[in-house]
Amino acid sequence: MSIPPTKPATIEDVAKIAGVSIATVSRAIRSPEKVAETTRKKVTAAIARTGYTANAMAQNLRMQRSQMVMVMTPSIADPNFPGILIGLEKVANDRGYGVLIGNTEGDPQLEAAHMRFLSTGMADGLILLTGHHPVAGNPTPATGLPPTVSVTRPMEVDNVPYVGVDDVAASKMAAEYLVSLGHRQIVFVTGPQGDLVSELRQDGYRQGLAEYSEPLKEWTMQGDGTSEGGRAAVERLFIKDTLPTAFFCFNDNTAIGVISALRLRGYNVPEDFSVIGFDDIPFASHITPALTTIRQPRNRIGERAMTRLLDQLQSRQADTDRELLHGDLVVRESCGPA
Amino acid sequence: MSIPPTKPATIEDVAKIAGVSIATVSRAIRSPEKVAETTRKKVTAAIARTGYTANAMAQNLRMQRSQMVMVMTPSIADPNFPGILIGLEKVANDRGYGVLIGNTEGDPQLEAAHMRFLSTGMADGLILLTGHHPVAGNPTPATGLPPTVSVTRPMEVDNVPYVGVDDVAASKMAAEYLVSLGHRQIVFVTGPQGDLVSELRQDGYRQGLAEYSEPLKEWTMQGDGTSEGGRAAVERLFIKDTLPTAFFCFNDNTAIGVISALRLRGYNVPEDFSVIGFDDIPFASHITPALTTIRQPRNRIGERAMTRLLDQLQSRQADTDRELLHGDLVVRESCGPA
DNA sequence: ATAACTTATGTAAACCTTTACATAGATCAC
DNA sequence: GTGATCTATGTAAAGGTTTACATAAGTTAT
Repeated sequence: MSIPPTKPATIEDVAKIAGVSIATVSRAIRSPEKVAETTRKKVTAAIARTGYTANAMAQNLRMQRSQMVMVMTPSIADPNFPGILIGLEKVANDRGYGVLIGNTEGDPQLEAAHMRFLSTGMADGLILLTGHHPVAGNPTPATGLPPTVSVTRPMEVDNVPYVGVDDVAASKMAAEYLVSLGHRQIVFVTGPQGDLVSELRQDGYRQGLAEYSEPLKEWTMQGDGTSEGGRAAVERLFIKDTLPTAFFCFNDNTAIGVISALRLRGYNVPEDFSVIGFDDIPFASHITPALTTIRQPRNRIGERAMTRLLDQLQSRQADTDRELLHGDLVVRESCGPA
Repeated sequence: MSIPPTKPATIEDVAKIAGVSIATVSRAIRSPEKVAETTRKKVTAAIARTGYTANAMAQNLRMQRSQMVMVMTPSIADPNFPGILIGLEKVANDRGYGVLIGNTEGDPQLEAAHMRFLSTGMADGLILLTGHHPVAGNPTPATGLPPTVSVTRPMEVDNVPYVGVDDVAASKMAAEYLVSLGHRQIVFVTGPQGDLVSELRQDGYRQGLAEYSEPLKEWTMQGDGTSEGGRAAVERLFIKDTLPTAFFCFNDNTAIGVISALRLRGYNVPEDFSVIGFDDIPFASHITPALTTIRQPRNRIGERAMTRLLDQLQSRQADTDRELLHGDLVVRESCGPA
């Protein structure tokens, strides 16, 4: 099955075979109701015979669009990413759009490079997982930003539409769950310093504690979103003489680190300490003990984000809502009575 | 910072401001040595002033290319995928190409949809992680396949260039490692029935055993590449009265299932049984006991695959080599003396 | 039978580049 | 000083579509 050296058929080839003008061919494809039954059939036959597929570049040039969306993420390797991408990709494909990946690793240079790519018109819209606008004082003020939807982390300032889990409500639920198990000394292990999502989850934690009949002491340890950070937080904690009975971790990675540090010190989870995470990353159920956590509806988030982006693109009208999706408490084995 | 409603500048705007023809502007950008110093400066100034960026669609249409590569994968969620994608993306971006994601979930319909997308000319090349040619009797014989590189799983028949880990050699190394620890009863837990990669790894396992001074018995249990499959294999095994002392698992997921089933039965790993995996997925080091496994050089694989694809694209000449990368044995805690 | 619509098709412009070819001026050899 | 060569630029075609506008034929109303 070698590649035939013949150029792919163009609309002109089809027109010639069908004995009509190229305009008619185009119409037969795009708005069949405008062309007579018999002509339409001739065109269809000619298309079948030539194996014609419209050249996307020509279409896009003419129609001033690209049918492509760029997804800019700080980390492809983030365990939340694949689930979101699946949702994004699904609705994009359903609606005839392609998904372009732009990995930044937090590097402003790479961000800039992707923005330059964008400004060539190779993508009509942008899905941002970085939590901030990329251009920030960059050399393409001329073009401005294309329609954008922020995902996973709300933008700091702008009124960019947002889709993500309801971090506050879900965290509150997690905290209340720990309280309901009888825990009164609950540490919140944060994410990276200054991380907005970490602050939202901490807010939820705070609210969960505050609503107990007699308000509980807030107690925070600094983490960094990695299991290493969780481990380190536990080590620092053990220098003190009072200990909590439960850990509420910014994310599952942190929780994994916390659990591993506790077990290393000879403690059992959940017998000695309860640990709850956030995200429900794919491995949360595989660790020992299986992690109790909050599930982010990753696919849904991706689907909703892409839907709203494409709606914007197609209706050509802006949208600035923040859409918060419900996170579920997934009870496994890492939490027990105080 | 609202989006300015002005159309982006075209080459014509630049030409007008610089007082030259559009051809000269184009040359000033693409082959500066062909245009006089002074004119070049005028053009550069005009470009800066207008914020001009060439329209990619027009360029691509004219130059009959798209500067885009499609990556077709059966599963974005596969833990090996992100590492490979990072490598792919990196070299693609370095060389001015975009990376387009095509998720198939093994669905031929989706494969076909992506191939249709491809045949519109929206991508110049294809990176295949599916292990088989997608078109197989599909309705676009006209265009043929674009230049392709297969990754992770070699193609069954065709002479498609391939980049992946050397499954046989790496598996042999793993088997030899178990033998060197004194194990003589080693079960190989396979991947899905008929999976080519599983067969390669089994070959390596076989070779590793065969080269021991007195050849060891081959012993295989059917798995399916998931931890569930690993778990089930262990359960079936325990019905027999002879037991192995070590498990060589097709992949890390399987190994995780095996370990979890063993622990559930009250055994300790590595004291009672040794378990080795394959892939070194990100969580391999986080489970208890930390998994001894073979590391796939995922980033390198991605980088090499994309490099070779783009080389093909740019040199316009075919390439059919199979490139096998070295996998490393990563010793952690899940294997011990027999 | 004519005017006024309606329907089906064709013609040509537009989308924005790149590049082969033509041209004009400068430089060089003799 | 003439012809040849080289350099810098411009002109226009080409790449493959979509679509506004023009036109011709057919239909309906009168």
